[in-house]
Amino acid sequence: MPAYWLFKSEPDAFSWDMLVAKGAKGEPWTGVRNYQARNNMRAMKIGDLGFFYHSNEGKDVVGICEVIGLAHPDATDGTGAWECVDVKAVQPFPKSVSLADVKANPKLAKMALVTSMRLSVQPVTADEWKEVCRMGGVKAVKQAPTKSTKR
DNA sequence: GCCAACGTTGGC
DNA sequence: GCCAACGTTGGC
Repeated sequence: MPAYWLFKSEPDAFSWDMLVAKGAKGEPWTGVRNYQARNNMRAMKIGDLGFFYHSNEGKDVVGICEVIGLAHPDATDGTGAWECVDVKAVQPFPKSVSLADVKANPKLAKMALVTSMRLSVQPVTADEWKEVCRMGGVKAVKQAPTKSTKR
């Protein structure tokens, strides 16, 4: 079973549409300069799924992406101390789920999006994942087949 | 644009 | 190793 995450980005810097435009080859999730966020990325495995959240503008979960490359040095960081994973877009939310929607749902009161607002890469529990998917009208995630987990 | 929250830095 | 100062993030 894949783990679940949430990736935050300002649409001005890197939007969902930009990730979609990258297609199957995806894009390195660069620019993270926070230890907790880096540790989360280090814990990711190929095939893990993540929400794509637009901060600042929109403030909503707009799509689902998939980890396609394990943590590796961030090319945008000269020191070599920071890392990034590679992600690709999987599918958009039929209906985006806003921060207000998340806050209004008691089931999501413990979500990192609410409790650790400023963390840019966050873990999401299976229950939270299901609930946000339900709110966004996501039926089933058509995940790319992964050799390791499939029988 | 403002400001609260929070992470990081640096003096001691 | 503590803690005040500072910078950044991100909601409003």
